[in-house]
Amino acid sequence: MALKLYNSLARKKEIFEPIHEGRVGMYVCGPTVYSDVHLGNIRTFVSFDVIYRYLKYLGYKVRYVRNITDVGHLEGDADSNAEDKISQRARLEQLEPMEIVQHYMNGFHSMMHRFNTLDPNIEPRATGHIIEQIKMVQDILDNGFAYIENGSVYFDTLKFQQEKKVYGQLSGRIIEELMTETRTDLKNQSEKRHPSDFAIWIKASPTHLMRWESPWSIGFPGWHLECSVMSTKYLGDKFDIHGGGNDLKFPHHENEIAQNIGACGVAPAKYWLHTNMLLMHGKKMSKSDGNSITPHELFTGDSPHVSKGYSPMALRFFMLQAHYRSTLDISDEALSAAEKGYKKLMETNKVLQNLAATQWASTPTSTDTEIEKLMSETINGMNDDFNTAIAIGKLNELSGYIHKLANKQLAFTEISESVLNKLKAFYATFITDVFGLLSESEHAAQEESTLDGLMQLLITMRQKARAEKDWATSDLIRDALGELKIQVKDGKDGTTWSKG
RNA sequence: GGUGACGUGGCCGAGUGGUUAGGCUGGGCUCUGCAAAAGCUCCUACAGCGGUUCGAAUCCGCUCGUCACCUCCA
Repeated sequence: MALKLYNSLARKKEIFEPIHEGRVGMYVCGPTVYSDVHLGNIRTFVSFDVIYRYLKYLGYKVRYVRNITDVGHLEGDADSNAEDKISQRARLEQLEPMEIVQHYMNGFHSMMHRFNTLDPNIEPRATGHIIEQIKMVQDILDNGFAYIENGSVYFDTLKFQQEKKVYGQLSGRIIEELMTETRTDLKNQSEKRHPSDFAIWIKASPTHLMRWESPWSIGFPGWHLECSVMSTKYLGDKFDIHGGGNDLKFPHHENEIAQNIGACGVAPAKYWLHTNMLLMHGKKMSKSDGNSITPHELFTGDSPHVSKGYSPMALRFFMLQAHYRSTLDISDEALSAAEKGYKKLMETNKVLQNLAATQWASTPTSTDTEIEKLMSETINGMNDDFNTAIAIGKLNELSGYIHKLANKQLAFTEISESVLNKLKAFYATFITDVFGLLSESEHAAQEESTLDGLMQLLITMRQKARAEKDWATSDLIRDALGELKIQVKDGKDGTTWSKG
């Protein structure tokens, strides 16, 4: 069964056929680093991480590009009075904009690593591509799809639509309706010829911190421009997959397509993938309206929304239990269920890897057939638009066989050695390489407390032995711990211990 | 107001015409010194109304409800 994916552009599932055989170019819109990454972003990047991992699993050579937006993302409406999010933050905190960027970018990276997402192959930053962005603005102007107004440059959506007929194709917007937009809160856009036009170069106000020289003004690039420039710079004018959150479909991605076509006549991506939103209490989790919980609060449990802390891996598993195009509602109950499911899956894998026998079925059995079937159904699930929920369900069905073998409820003579070995490799690969789930070592804090408890127990037992002058037992404990590089220290105020 | 999506059992969440999704929770059984784990098993479904069909959670229509986008957001 071939890989199918849901292409937002076509609004249906399509068979995936890369532009260049064996290779995939994938671009995903990354975060704007003006504040701490929140859980909704994480869901999107975890989703694309699994997509990236699965494409690699299928044998594709993938170039994964995910940008860092460090300029151009405006607070409020895109007229000349609007302020760049990062610039604004820098002013408020009295820091260099690049200090803001560095700080939140570092935080983003460390959070991504806690969720065990793979780094993209290229992580370009908008401020590193100002020259290319200016060139694209010029190309769009040269092609007649933009106009200059008071030092700012605007994309002419009406002209673009008249000539290319594709504006609104991705998002389903109808340009005539955008033209007659009557909402009163959108009326302060006097420099634009049409309400649907958007800025591609913005003249900086005197107080604006981030500014570059250009043929039109000292200013900064529009937000949509960076993705058009950086995706095609690293992946070519036409590449395979462009991804991002659902909420970027319009205007961001629609405008991106317009810019690329406006500049070089080619739509950038063959397949557009959009992840759905993470909800809390049935509503979109969103920083701006306070309906959100930070990853840190989830880890520690320090939030009225949860009864306890959840590990990054439990959260990752929670996200994988739903399909990436479905909304996912976060709740304490659901997280708790996911945590248990995650632990069980990891434990099952451990049990599986430890299975060993001396006698096997000599000919293929019905168990072999069932197991082979479940493995291929796992793959089919993933091939059906990366349906991780199905894949997890199938792995769980396989777990029945694994535990029965472990408990001797199913004899090893009912299974072929080759099938079990295949299952071992398959299970481990899926959990680790495709789903990106780490084992318990991720729960470092929990292990710490377990170790602590064990040590207290040993010390108590040793003290009992010492009280009874049972020096053999006492020394056995101390020496054995020494072998494990744990030092036992008998002081005046009792016994302490240390590692290493 | 425009556009789109969704409504599945106690909870989460797959599933687009006929077959058990799966996880968590609850009941029963097996195993077990006790407990845990594990296995087996049971219970509660497809928002409502109508239509198409031999047959619908799945297709069509209507009603009700929820959400998203249209403005920064993954």
